[in-house]
Amino acid sequence: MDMSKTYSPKEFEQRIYEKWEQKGYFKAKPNKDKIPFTIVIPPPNITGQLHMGHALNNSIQDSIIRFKRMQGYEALWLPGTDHASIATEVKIVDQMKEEGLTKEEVGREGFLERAWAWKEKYGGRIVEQLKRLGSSCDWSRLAFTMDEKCSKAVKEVFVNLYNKGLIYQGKRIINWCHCCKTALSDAEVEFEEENSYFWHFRYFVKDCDRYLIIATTRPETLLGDTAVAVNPKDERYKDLVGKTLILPIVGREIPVVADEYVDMEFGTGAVKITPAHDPNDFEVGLRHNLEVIRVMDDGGVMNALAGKYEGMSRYECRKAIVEDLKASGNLEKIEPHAHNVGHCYRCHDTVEPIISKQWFVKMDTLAKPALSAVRKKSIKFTPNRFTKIYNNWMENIKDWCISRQLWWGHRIPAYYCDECGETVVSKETPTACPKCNCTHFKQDEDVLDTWFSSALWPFSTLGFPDSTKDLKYFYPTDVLVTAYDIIFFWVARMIFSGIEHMDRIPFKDVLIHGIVRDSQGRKMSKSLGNGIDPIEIIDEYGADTLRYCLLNGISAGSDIRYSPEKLEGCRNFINKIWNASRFVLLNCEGRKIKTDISECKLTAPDKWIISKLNSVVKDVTLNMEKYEIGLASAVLQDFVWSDFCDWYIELCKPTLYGTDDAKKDDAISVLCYVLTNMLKLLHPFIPFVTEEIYSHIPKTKGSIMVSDFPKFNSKLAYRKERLATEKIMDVIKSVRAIKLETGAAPSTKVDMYVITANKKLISDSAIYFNKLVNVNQVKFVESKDEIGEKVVSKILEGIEIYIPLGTLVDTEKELARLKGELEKAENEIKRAQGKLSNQGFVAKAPKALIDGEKAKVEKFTEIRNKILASIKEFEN
RNA sequence: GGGAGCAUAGCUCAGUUGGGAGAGCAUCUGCCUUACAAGCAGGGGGUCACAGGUUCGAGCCCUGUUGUUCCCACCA
Repeated sequence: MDMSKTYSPKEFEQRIYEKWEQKGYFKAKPNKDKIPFTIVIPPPNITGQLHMGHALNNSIQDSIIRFKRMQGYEALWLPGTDHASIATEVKIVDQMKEEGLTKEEVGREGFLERAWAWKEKYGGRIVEQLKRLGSSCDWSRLAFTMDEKCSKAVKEVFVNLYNKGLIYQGKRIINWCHCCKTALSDAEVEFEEENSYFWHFRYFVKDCDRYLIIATTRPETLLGDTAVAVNPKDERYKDLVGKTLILPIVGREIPVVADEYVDMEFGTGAVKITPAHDPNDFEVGLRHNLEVIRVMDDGGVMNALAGKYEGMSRYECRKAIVEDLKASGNLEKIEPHAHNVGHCYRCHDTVEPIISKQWFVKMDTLAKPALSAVRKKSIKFTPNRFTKIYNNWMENIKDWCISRQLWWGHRIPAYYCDECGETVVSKETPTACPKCNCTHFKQDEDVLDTWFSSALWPFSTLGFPDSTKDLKYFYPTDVLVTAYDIIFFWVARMIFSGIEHMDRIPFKDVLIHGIVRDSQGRKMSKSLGNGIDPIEIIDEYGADTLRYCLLNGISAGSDIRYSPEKLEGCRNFINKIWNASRFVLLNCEGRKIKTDISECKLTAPDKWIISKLNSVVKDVTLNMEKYEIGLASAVLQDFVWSDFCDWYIELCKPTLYGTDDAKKDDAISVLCYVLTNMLKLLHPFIPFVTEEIYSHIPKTKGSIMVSDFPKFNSKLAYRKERLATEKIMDVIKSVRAIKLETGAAPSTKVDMYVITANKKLISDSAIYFNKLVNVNQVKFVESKDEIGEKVVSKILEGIEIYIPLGTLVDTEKELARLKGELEKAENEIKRAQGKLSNQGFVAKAPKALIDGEKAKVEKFTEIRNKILASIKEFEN
């Protein structure tokens, strides 16, 4: 026994992880004798370091993969990192800013060099951090969304989709981030309510004094107006439809058009139409064949078409326009107005809808099978409510803008002929133009949305487009574990991509978890400064404590709160396991330990704990298979702490501290058996400490992480012994209660008089009463009269306990106590009789339930009568 | 505008085929009992948000109300 006296994870966590890695336990390879179980990691961004969200996400995945590995699956957890195109680029630009450099100054190549250097530096950091957490990933397969494998897959997919007509280039309204100078997909825009103004302007009718009042939240777009729209049913404006207006300041003539899109109730019912700067206006423009005038450049600066405002920022221009309109008398009024404004999800700058030529994925044909896969339950969301969220998104999906005006990412495999400008989409640089035979091409400058490559993750990492052994064996993967915030970005796109390119769903289950909040329920964020660094927690408390803290009691889809108190509670639990194990191991010394407990002579408590353990095996297994990790760990914790530590170990002590060597050998053998199995059950949650303890248990071989997960055995019910042991426990509790209630010290030695028909049960257990609650002697009597002393009593079903406590017995107090007990018993009888006198209940309730109620009446009637007798006696 | 979640002990939360309300923390009482005071033995504390309904029986199912959090849409 060389376990240290206190639980100090620092002493073994790193050593154990290294051993696991060295032994190759994390590695998985196609094995036809085993069933595969695959998880692909949600690749963390190379920009980041481990935060609580990662810690939760990966603790869950690790607990599942370890469980499956022990169950005998060929378990692959495939790790990797994401290049995170825009997020990384933003960071690198910031970094360069500190050096006084811009992207343009370093140039594309110089920039990419920096980006790769960043990847080398920080991509590795997060991997190391995942290892600290205990993640049992197959690191030999570590992937990166921009490595050769993934790049090959990206090109393959792009070309295929293009050839099928599912990728196209077009001039559309997209979301433009002026700060990042790139297009964004709809999913990448976050809306937030902002207090702003509703500016009301007058647009005069040509050659006339009449004017229309329009209301806008973006005055600067006035410069790009090419119409004013009203609702065709709007009586106020009916006569103006078809008339011409003079656009203020600019002086351009624009028509009044009628369009259903206009809401008569909102604003003034007249809408300025700026097709180049608003998605709805763009649609209106198409319907009415309006000119598209874009007045802003890519950096949010007004362009030449903005006339005298050229060179102003959009906000300067806004101010100037309002001033000018005011000066010319065209400003009707300014109203405060709160409205939602889109922001870039990476730099949080205001996003503008703007017309731009971009690449798009056509979504309708891809969405259909992705919807039906979920509808047919080939893919199941846990919890199920996320199905609806997914469906809703997929049903209303618009084409996906995939081109980004960035440098860090997969460059779009489209080439333009130098001569004729023909577009050629191909995996390699084309050799000759199909139209003019020219041999010079320029590749498209843009890169792909970072989510384009992550969408392929479940198969690109396994070898796609090649038909590799890995791909055949491990695909489709089994469960995808992720937080709800990337269902649209990632999960949905993997689903349609997997179906389209692999012709098979990418995973069967999607396990959604929540986010980790602080103790006040707030989101952890940099700006609030309330983030907790998981690595610091691991340093102080160990990875097991952190993992357990994140896993215990969680339920799918729900957020969890992190609090230091909770963490301490978890540390205490692991400490408890540590100490209980030390107890067992200390008592192993010099003993003959039988690994096959069927060779042992089992006591009733032995059978009780074995049967309890067996039930726990069932519960843990069932819950883990349903991904109910929080329930599985809660069941286990209750077993470990209450059943094993508080009861079973205590019940073993009399034997272990006794003199019968054979009994001691058997007792310690059962303890080792239960401990070993318990550790195996705990291993998926707290891998380090279970491995460490396991290595100290005599006769265990190898590593717990590759041992067999315990299996439920229906033969181990031991119903009789289970009930008997619980009876013994009830007696022990009764004696404790008597001492506490009478104020007798727990150490007071007492005699215990018992009236019971089951003398054997009590006499066989005398040693437990003696050692656990200081009962000197158990004396059987037939009637209370035989005792002849003042006693305190507890009446159990079939057992009456009387304890003489001499002067400690306070008549008044005892009487009050007895009356309290009497009331309880009577209430029970009343309740049961009430049910039984209910016609409906007797007629319709299941028989077992009715019998149960009848038994209750009998039991409590007996108890009541005994208590009544005691009361009577005291009153005399 | 549409949708979803949550509302259970002082706090944080469990509680699915509907059959007598649970845990941890906190609190109070008693214990340094030879694994563990990061502990042990006990106690108190809940009209399960509110109002109806279904049922012999509802924390659980249905309807509505209130409060709260979130997601989607983006009415200029």
